Amino acid sequence: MNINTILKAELSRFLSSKYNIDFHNIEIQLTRKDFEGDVTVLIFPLVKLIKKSPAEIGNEIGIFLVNGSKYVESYNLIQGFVNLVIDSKFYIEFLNEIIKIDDFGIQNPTIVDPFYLVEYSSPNTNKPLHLGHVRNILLGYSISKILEASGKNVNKTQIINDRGIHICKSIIAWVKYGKNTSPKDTGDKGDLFVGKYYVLFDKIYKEEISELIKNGQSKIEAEKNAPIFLEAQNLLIKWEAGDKKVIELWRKMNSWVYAGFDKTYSDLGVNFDSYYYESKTYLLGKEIIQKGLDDDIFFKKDDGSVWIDLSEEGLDEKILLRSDGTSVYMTQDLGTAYLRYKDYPKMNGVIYTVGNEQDYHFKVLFKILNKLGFDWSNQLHHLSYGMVDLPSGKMKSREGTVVDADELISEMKKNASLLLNELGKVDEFSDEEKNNLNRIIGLGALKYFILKVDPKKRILFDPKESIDFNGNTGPFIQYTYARIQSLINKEDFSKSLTDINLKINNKEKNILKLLTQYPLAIKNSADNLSPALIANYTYELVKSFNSYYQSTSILKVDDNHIKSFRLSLSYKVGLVIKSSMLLLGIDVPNKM
RNA sequence: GGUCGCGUAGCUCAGCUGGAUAGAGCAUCUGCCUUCUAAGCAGACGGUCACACGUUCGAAUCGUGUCGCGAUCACCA
Repeated sequence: MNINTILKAELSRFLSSKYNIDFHNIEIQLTRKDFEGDVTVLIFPLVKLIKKSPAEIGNEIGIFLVNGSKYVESYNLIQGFVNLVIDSKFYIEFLNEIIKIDDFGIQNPTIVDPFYLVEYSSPNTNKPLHLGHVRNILLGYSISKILEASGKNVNKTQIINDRGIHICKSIIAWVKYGKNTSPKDTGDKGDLFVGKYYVLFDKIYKEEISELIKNGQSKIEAEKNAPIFLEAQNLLIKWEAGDKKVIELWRKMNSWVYAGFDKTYSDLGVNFDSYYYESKTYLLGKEIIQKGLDDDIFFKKDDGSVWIDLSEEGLDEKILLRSDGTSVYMTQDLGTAYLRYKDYPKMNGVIYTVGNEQDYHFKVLFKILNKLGFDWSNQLHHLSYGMVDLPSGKMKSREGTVVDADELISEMKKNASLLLNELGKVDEFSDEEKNNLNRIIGLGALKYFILKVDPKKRILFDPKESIDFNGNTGPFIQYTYARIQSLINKEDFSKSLTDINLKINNKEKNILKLLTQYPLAIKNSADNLSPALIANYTYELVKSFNSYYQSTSILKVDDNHIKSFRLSLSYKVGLVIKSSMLLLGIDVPNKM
């Protein structure tokens, strides 16, 4: 039930009966705060169709609606805008309707609904996750939830980059300097443990290079000839040849890393439904390359490398297979996409959550699949997001300016804990309750901070200034939710229907207006693949409720009808807050 | 240089498919805790929506160009 839809239908009928015009795109929007009214009909588009002045048309519409529509109480005309005052009745009916629906606004997908694969995280297995991954993970997870809430089936997946020279570097450093130790011995998290050896590799590599340069080699020669680098390369060759010992070693180190990742994912409150491993898919693309060659879509250069010419599309020539026949990044991605459609033939789309530095890559990837004639190629979406920058610029692992995900999470919990103690909110909490609340608040602040901004924009993150807990933040929303819960717990609240003739004040009406928009907010968020939309919607709702909370006594009213209405309204706002925060992957506390 | 993205208040960001006098938070200032949780509320201050031209009844929003920032254009992933 949506007032815009109702009014649109009535106005269409008006236009066709009075003017014999078939027009359905009448624009109706919320009235600006400074004017009297709730919704506004725009006249301008009609001026051309009906040859009358905006004022004349406006009055006709206004009079028609006041007389003919059940919910329009009065109207006023300002320039080309007909502002309509909507009767409280409408909003109370609306509340009475949604009070019965626990998951109002959420469309639960069924078997026949569309099916999407959402890929996110997709890390390398040689070092721990950092802030950049955190943005990726939060975005991907949230989008999955939002798509589900808009009636789609979702499979959350990732492609794990578990093979290649990078992991060999960690392995070789461990073999040389850390053999017989494991994360268990050192107490390190597995990914951190392996990451340390990656850093160690780099250190030794650099030392060896400068040593060689001292002995008269050029920099380029030295980079190729450094002993530890040769060892890593050798390891990769053995790996590709399937050397049992190497494979076993590789498995062991990767399993440490996975255990570490799993801990971080669980700390972040995210999960996956399926996994793809590059080690299993990296050879797959070659079949596709052959098909492209057979169909003359690709071409072979004299040295044996395979290319595609996309210059007609305004792109470049792109390599698809090296001259030695080994696969490149693009080869793998072609293979993976193909494999996924083989695994899920009825899929309606894939969403790749990958940073915008790879915009070009995905453009090319989709184009190639299209040229190859896969009809699903137009169902692929690159959910591109901006980098997370530090005040000093880009995060660089070599310069040690990377913000580690685990450190960040524990930092956020610590800050939450400090603040909660300071405010005296947790004096009567048990330790377990305290820890839980620290986690909810700390992570809420972090997640909301990242998700509230448009994915395609860059984020500036200053580690020195911790993320805010006041204003437009996760904790503010969580705080409001906790207040509502305490209201409801104080009274013996039951979901009763409100008397339709009850008069409601403007703040109550505002809140109800916002509630009517909730399903639309979810839809917009899903259509635009942007959690920011739902985040901003939630903030609006919370602000509006807080203002109400502060100015109106919700519990201290003599009239039981009014009290029950106010409680119902608060209760429903609480549910919507909780449900939309869940779409962002943010938990909400019952008390704080 | 080519391509793509971004540019809104001192800072961080909203502004949906063009609509009325441009919206929040932070920061600064003024009020409000003896009454449902002050992480709050009410208010003040703060803008040439990078710039120019165009499209039209109307442009922060659409188009073109310019400037600034970023990304990308590898037999790396």
